[in-house]
Amino acid sequence: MLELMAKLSTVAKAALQGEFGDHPALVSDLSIGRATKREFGDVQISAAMALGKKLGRPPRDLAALMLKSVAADELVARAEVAGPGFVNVWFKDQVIVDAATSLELRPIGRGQTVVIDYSSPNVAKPMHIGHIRSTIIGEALKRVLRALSYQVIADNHLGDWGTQFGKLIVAYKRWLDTDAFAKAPVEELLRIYIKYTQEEKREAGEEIAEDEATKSAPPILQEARRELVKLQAGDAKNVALWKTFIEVSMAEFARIYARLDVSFDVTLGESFYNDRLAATVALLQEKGIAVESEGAIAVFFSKERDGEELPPFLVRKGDGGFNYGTSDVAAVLYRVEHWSAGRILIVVDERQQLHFKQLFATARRLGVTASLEHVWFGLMRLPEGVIRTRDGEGLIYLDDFLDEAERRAEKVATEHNPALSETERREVARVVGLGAVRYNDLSKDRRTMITFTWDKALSLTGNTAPYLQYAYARMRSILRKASAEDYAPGPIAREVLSPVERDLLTRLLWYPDAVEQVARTACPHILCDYLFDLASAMSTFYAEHPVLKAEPEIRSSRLTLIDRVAQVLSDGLGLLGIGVLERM
RNA sequence: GCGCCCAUAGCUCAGCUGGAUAGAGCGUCGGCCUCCGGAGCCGAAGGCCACAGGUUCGAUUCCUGUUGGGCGCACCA
Repeated sequence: MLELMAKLSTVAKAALQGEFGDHPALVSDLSIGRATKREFGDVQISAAMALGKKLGRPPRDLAALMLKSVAADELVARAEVAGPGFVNVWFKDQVIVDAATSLELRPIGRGQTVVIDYSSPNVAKPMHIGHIRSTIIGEALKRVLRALSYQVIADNHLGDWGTQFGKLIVAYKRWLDTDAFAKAPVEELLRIYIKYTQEEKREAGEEIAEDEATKSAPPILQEARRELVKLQAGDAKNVALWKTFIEVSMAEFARIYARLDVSFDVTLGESFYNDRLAATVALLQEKGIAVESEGAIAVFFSKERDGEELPPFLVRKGDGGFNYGTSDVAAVLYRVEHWSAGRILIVVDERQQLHFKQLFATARRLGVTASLEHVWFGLMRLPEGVIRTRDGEGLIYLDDFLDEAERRAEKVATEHNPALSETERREVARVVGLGAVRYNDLSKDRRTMITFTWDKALSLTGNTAPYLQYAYARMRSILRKASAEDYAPGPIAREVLSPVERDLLTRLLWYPDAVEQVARTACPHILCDYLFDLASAMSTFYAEHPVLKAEPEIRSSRLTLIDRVAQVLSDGLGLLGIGVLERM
């Protein structure tokens, strides 16, 4: 459809240029898009209204001018001027049929490298439902961009460095239960981390009670800072502990990623950039971008230079230590230099918008020209409030969540299809449960805040992944039966195309547009919407149109139609990381 | 105090770079299994698109303000 629209746009523009010559108003492309309603054709040109004033002619006159050329084009069956100046266009059936038969994604990303930074969990903390959005959105973007021939580097930017490790080392030395650690290491680390947090809070409370004025850091925090300094100085024992924390966490992450069918090309956590931090700060100072302030080193921004006023961005602390701003600058530079990334997507929740504005402004001053995008998403919260790992409140572990998703899917599968074998049922539970979880996150605009409830997150009816998977399974079922009867699919016969079938074919043609929109906007919900519409049209179709019992010519045509729709559905779901099933 | 984000049906959400009569799902009510899978299909009810201005041929969409909510604002990440 994109190619068809481009041709039409050229024809319509030529018609206007024939009348107005190279008028400045005609430099950019004409506004053309999908018809807002089916009775308005396949596509509509809405350029006349905008051009009316600039060209000094009533929009309907301009539309009439375009209509002449457009209607005469070989692709077009019919066209009309409508409303204030729309040109509604219907393509010839054969044009639609041909386009649907040769449908494929365009390799618009060829030769361009995109780095996607996503998931990025903190080491030594278990993955809970709050971590799932970045992981699932990032993975979908990776697949979509790859499908469009972009060279994609999926980078898991682990939180494996920083002050939390000082605290964790203190907690480890004081409270670790070695048996529990041997059995479930990450859970045990969380337990002692929570204990640490409580202890720090308690000591801070005492401090306030004694003397508000000379309040200083609680002793345990001072101890944690000492341990951190030792770790950063390369103290053998603390480094060994730190490595252990990473090791046990990585094993856990690997298991969950396998379960989620998520994979990365590289896992370069914050610690990877450690030995570049000093040089990065030095570079910033050298170029006069960062300056000393109150003992620390920071970047200052102004409206004139950076487009907007921002608070200062700290790249070195007063005690000489570095913070995550520093490693983020180093990461941007590394990605640009090492991979020649032209675009960097960082999938992190909305709370860090200010941080990334500062980071990107700093990178721009360093001469980075790559497109830097903070792909932010709305916070996931519980009805009771925000999820806080530190206090261990309201934590729902990802494993438990996925288990429950599978349990519910299995229950439904058993009710609806008792004929499934044990292994099939388990596979159905896995694919449907995981699909429901993914689709629930991806189908909303990523910027929408999600308040987690089990029933909403794991719904299996209506606009959900199981609905799409079900439509697919139904189509496969028909195709299997056809094959068993030796009914071969044939060319789509435009002579016998019903309006519903033509509509279905036309919807098929918008698939590449939906995928490219996701790539442009980093908003996967656009693809979800598209696929739901497609499946919905398909469901309507097979409820009303017999396939196997139709006349042979119609039957073979419909078999091909079903096959094409099933293919797009399965491909599209695959881009979202959602699987399909032959039976469910 | 400053800044970012959000406000659309009872609930959860779409609404494509401004376009014609604002759409889905859930829930509610009513139909559809002698017919390819009822996780489905068809239909009904349900809206001052938070409020007030502005921009223009046209605003749910863009701008300003107000109200209500979420979040952030140098030595945590």
